[in-house]
Amino acid sequence: MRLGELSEASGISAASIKFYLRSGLLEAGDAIHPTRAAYGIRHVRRLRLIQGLRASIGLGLEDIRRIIDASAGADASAEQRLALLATVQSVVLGYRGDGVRESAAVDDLVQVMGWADEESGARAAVGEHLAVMEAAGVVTDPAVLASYARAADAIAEAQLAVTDVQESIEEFILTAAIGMHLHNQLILALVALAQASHSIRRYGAR
Amino acid sequence: MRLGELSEASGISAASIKFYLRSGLLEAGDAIHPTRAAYGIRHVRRLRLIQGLRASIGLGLEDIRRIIDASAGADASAEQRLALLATVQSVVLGYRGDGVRESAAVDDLVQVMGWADEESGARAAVGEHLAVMEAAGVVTDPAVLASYARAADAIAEAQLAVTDVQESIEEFILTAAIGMHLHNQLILALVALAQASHSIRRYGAR
DNA sequence: GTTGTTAGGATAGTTCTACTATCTCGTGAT
DNA sequence: ATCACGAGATAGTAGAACTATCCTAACAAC
Repeated sequence: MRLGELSEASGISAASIKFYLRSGLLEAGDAIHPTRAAYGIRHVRRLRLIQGLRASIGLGLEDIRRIIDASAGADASAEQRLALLATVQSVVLGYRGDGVRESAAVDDLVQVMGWADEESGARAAVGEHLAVMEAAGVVTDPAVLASYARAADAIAEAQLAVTDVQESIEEFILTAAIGMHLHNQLILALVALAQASHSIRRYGAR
Repeated sequence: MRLGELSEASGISAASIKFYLRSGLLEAGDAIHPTRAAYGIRHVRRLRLIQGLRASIGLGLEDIRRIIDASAGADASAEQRLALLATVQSVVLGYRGDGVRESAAVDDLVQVMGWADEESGARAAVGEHLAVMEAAGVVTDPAVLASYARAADAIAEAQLAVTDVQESIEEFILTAAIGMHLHNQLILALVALAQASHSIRRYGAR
């Protein structure tokens, strides 16, 4: 496959493909000779991944690069894919893993939910987030937190189910990232709906 | 207060304030004479709102303008503020209110949750979102959906509690928008944590 | 009353992101 | 022989959100 054909196969303009090549998001094709290179199915898959992460989730190229870099050494094993999933999550959620903060609220939550009691980036993120919310004066009573946790548990389970499906690593990432994003958006829509209902309950018709 | 003082009071550069004035995000001060204008506390509040929506939530100026426009005619009454809250929500969640789709799943959900059975933008959004997820091949079984709904209900309740606090309309918007955003981020962080736990449970230490 | 620093208003320039277009050169196919 | 096409490099574009510059008027100090 030459660049023009790759462009047709992926639906991405040749100019953009060149741009991705320059940016290092797409590896160069096998150079047949100085002015000709051959591209394969992995290039098409990579382009679909880039395009999907951009169009469906709105990730920037820097974030996409982070995910691609993490996927570089991963094989099809469950452990590797889960590690990759963690990376995807941290990118989609925008964590940059700065400070680790202890939190009694998080400890309680982990206990109550029966989650594995282990130090992780996610745990630090939750603790940090609660601190930010407290600082911002946003109330989070334990009952609400528990409710969130149950929803989160359900989402996590749904995500892990997807993990078992055997696909190319690119399809795996895309499925996981889009699933994550859609679940998130769904929750937000439900909150809006719940809020509309509560408003009507409280104050009659809007 | 003159422009320079407004800049100092708000911590926003005079050049940016001028930009906001040109953009129509900030109303002009009272013109004392051709080359001098006076600004008041409402200008400071408006700037804080703009800055807060941008810095804390990452909203674009167009979105901020939508919220500000909606707040223009609102008084301090509960009904007005709830309507305003709905606008803030639609902007933060990125709804543009296109097509209304009927959905049996949403009807069931509303029934089960005991939510007010009324047509709303949010209800259409949920239905539409479920359709998108189905189209994308993302699984959403009823149990997961119910779990989300309970979490959403809790969030909605927490948000409404904030509604009762009497503040300036700008502070009200900022509190609501930031609260909304933080609750959302919190859920995402919890999902990450839950997923990490499930991974550990399933595959041992990472 | 003159001079000089500053406010206000308008216009143009900058930075960042993600491309897109152009230009050149070397081939390979006709 | 020629001619279009691929590869590489460089420059241009568009939108968003500022930022800098310029000009004029006027208040403030001397």
